[in-house]
Amino acid sequence: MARGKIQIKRIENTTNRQVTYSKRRNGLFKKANELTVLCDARVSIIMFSSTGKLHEFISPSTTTKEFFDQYQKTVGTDLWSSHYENMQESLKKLKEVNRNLNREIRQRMGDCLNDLNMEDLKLLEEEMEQAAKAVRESKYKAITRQIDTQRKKYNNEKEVHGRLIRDLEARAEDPRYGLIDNGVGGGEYDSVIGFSNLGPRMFALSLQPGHPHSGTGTGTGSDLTTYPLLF
Amino acid sequence: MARGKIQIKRIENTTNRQVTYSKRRNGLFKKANELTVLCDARVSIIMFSSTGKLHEFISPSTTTKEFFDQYQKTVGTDLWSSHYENMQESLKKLKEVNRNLNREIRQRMGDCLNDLNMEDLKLLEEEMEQAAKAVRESKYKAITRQIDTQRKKYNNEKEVHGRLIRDLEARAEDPRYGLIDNGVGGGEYDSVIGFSNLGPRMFALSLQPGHPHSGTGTGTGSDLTTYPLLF
DNA sequence: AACTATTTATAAGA
DNA sequence: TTCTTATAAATAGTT
Repeated sequence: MARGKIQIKRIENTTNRQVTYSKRRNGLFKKANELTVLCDARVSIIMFSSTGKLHEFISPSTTTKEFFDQYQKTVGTDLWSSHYENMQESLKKLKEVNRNLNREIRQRMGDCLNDLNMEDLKLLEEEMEQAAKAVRESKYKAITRQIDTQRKKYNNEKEVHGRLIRDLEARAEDPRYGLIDNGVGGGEYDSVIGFSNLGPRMFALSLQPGHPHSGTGTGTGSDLTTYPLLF
Repeated sequence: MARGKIQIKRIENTTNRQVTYSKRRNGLFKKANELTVLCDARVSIIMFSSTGKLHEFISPSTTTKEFFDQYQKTVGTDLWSSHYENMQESLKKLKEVNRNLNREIRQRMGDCLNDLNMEDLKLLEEEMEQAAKAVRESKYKAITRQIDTQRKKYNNEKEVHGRLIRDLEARAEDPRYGLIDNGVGGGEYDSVIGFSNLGPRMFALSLQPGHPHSGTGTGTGSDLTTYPLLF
């Protein structure tokens, strides 16, 4: 509009485009302000540049929130007040559902039974007997599993034990090795049975220095021969 | 801006003000559109005239809702997006709570017990036994109440019965009355006992015409003497 | 950021 | 309202 007419189409030169954006933005805001004053109107302008930058004009004597609210009220419940209302509806329903669930749980825990009539109580009793049976069965299954696991652990330890004994016997016939007494007598190995709480254990033999052992060591360079539990 | 400079202050002449509003609004929207095209920007203008009329400009390729959303995102959670987010948060939490409640109920109904370890199962079993006891007790209480109510009903009927018999006997000695046989023999009144399902009953005597009875009638003008059940 | 030749917007009148 | 038009304002291109 000066020094030459321009066509209204995207300005390709980026710098130019940004300069024009800035200038015209100011022009627009100025016009908006004049309109506000001259005509006693309220104007809200929100703009995003091509780079995503936000610029805003709002008539004095208003806030953007008021503008939004009034806009929605005027347009109707179109945009997102419906979202809002839907959410509120969902919230209300969920709360109700929750309340009912809570009540049911309390009843299944033996509270708040006064609201129920005899029919309800009879049904509840039957259901709970059924359920209690299921719980008991599950518990028995769990116990069985646990016992099974313990048995496996025990068998493993026994296996390790057996290897330990063989090792000890082999060494007892070899004069190069000195036996370290771990406080476990030779005849008592079998005493580690039953369902005592058996954590992973290591049995260790100290080797005489200068005679590296070629067994199933962990290879950490320690002087211990370890027998990890196998599952 | 033509035919004379004007001062930027409220136009007092109403017509003039409205004309200017209309003209300048068009100018503003035109400028906004040019800005949109030239600078690849997005612009939203919302205006309310002094009379409350709404006018809106929005760049093509956008909706006002998107504008609002983006505006709120850019500005931060200031306006009432915070409401929205709070609601969303509440909703999420409620749903989670709901899920847990549902799971608990299912467990108390004997389903989904695989997630529980033996400790949980043991606790659950104990709780359920406790609860089942409470349910049973409540049921017994309900039964007792019901029996009590029946007994009261029975006593009432008996009372009514008694009055009926006395009435009958009185009338038997009065030659003005004729007795209507209801099919209930005189010696069988006591047979209405036990827990049979006794609804409210009426015992009726037909009066001879022209001799209104002064007893405890319902006063509806009918020819029946009624004995309502008393509680 | 300032300048300015031009275009554009528009106030007032018809 | 719309058109006209004299004039104020806005601004594209340049410095």
